[in-house]
Amino acid sequence: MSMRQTHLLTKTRKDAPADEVAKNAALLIKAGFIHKEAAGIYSYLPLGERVLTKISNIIRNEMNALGGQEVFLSAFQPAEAWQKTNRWDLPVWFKTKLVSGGELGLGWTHEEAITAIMKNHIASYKDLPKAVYQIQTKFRNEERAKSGLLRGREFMMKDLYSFHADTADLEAFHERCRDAYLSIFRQIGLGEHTYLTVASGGHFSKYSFEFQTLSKSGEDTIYLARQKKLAVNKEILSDDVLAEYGLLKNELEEQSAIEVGNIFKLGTRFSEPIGLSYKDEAGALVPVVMGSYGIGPSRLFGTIAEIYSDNSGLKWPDAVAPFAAHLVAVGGTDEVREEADRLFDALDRAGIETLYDDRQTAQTGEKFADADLIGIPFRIVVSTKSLDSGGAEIKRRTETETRVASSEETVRHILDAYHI
RNA sequence: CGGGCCGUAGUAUAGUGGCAGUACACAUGCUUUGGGAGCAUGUAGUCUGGGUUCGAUUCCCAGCGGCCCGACCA
Repeated sequence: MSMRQTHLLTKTRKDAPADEVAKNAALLIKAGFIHKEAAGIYSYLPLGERVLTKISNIIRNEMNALGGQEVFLSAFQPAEAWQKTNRWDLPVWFKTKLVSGGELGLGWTHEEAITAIMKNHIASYKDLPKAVYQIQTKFRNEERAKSGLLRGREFMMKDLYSFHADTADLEAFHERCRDAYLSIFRQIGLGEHTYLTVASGGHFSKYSFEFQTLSKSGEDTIYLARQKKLAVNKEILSDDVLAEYGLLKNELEEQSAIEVGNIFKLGTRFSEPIGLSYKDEAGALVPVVMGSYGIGPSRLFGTIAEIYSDNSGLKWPDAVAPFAAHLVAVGGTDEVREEADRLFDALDRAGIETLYDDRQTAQTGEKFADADLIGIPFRIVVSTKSLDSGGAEIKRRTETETRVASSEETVRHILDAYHI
C-alpha cells in the first residue's frame, strides 16, 4: 500500500540516539523504523512493521512450500511439559505468578508446547510426517542484551517443528529445510553473505547446522571454507570435525558472523519425556522423531540494516524494502505538485508501493537526506528542473547517477526491476 | 553475573552549591525550495528516594534505568 509522507506516523531524526552504539538500532531509530522501549526491547513502527512483514512472508512462503502448517501457540507456558524435559528451571525464563496461584513462563522456544499438543493429533504411523510452524514473539531473559536488534530480550522468531516416524525421514526433511533456509536468505538479500555452518548440537545431537551471515558486528566466530560454502563454528572446531566434513585447515578463513538461523535434529529428546509416540504397522509403540528449525525475522531485520547501509542511511534490498519507490516532490509550484500527484497515482495503480514525500514545508536537502536515510530502493524526483528535462529523475539508492524518464517510463522501469 | 562509564526539554548536548543555557524538533507569522534554509515570537527539562547544607540539578548513599568489556547464549 502506498502512502503520503505527510500521513506517515513517524519522522526522521537528525541526531542519532545517544544510547545506541549498534549501527542497526541507531539507524533504524533515526529513520523511524523502530522505537526502543528498554534494553533489548523494541517496538516496530509502520516502516519497521512493513519490513518485518515482508521478511516474515518470504519465510512463510518457504515454510508452506515445505508442507509446514502455520499455527500460533500461546506465549504463556505452564510448567508441566517443561518439567518433564528439565527445562523449567533455566534462567532464560521470564516467569510470572498468577493471582489465583500457580506460575507461568513466557515462551522462549516452543518444543515442549508443540510436542504436548501433538499428543492429541499423532497416534499412528499414518499421522506422520507432520510439520508445523509459527511466527511469534519470544521472550528470553538475557543477562545482557546488546547489539540492537541482534540480541534482544523480546524478539520475533519463526520456529518450525517436524515430526517423523524414523530418522531417515527426519534426515530427508532436514535437508529440504536446509535448502529452504538458503533460499530464504537469498530472497531477502543476504544470500551471498550467509553460509551454512556446522555448530554444536547442544543437548540434542552431536552437531547442528547454523546459518551465519558474515558481519563485523557478529557475535560468533566461524571458520569459513568459502569455495565449499561451508563453515565451522569456532565452538566446535577440531580436527575431527574438519575430517568429518572434508575441510582442510589451510582453506579456512576466520570471520565474525551473525547467526541468523539454525536447524536441529532433535530425535526423541522431547517426544520421549513428554510421551509423544505412535503405533507402527506392527502395532508397536514408537517415540516420534523430531526436528526443530529456527529463524529470527527481527534479527534478520537488524542484520540487513547492519549490512546494507552507509553513512547516509539504510539501503534496503528490493524484496524487504518498506516501499519500492520514494517519490519526492521538490519545490512548491503547482505544476510540480500536480505532476507528482499524477505520478503517485500512476505508480500506485501499477502496484508499486510508493512513499510520496508530498511535504510542502520541508526543504529539498531535508527531503533528499530523508530519502537516503530511509533507504527505499528507488528515488523518483519531480521538480521544475526534471519537468524541463522531460519528466522525473529516477535513481537507485545504491547509485549516484540519476536518469530522466517520462512518467510511463518511470513506472515501467520500476516494474521491470521488481519483475512485476 | 563480575568490571567500567553514564542519567539535564521529544532529540542531541553545555553548565553551576544560589533565577538551568544552546542546537534540532514542535507552535504562530512572514520569507524560502536541487542536499538537513532565514528572521521574529512562543511551548518545553535536571531519573527516583534518602542524607549533608541556610540552600542540592551539582556533593554523599541507595534504588531504578542506559551503554560498553568480560562471562553466558539449549
